[in-house]
Amino acid sequence: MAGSERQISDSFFENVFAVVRLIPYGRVTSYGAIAGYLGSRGSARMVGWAMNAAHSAVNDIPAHRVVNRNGLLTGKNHFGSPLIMQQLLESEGIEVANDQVTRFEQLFWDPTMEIQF
DNA sequence: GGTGTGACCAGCT
DNA sequence: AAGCTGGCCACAC
Repeated sequence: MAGSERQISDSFFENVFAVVRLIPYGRVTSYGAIAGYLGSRGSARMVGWAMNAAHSAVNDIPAHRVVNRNGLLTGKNHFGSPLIMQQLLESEGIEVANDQVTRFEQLFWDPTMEIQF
């Protein structure tokens, strides 16, 4: 069936993965931004839930580039070790202080603004 | 098949 | 000003 809207995948989950994979190197985004891009602001929780499945996903999901609205590394505990997420971010040149991304607004990558159909 | 929870966000008290 | 509840959708028991 020809969908009028460009749906990347059949599942909300894979939609999240697609957006996260599109996050450029050295950039970060928030759960709410991804959820809002998909059309549901309140589905922000689902984005985090999808990240949980990202661990099982075969594809490399840069989940460390996804932080909460405050730029805080809320999901650091789900990387196996709470230090991995910060190290990955620092490895990309992103400064992290106190489990928080510095210059978050500068590094913030909004899919709604950057991705254009 | 209903209930609860979850890496969130925003509004109300 | 700060704390809490509601809301959203999907998965586990």
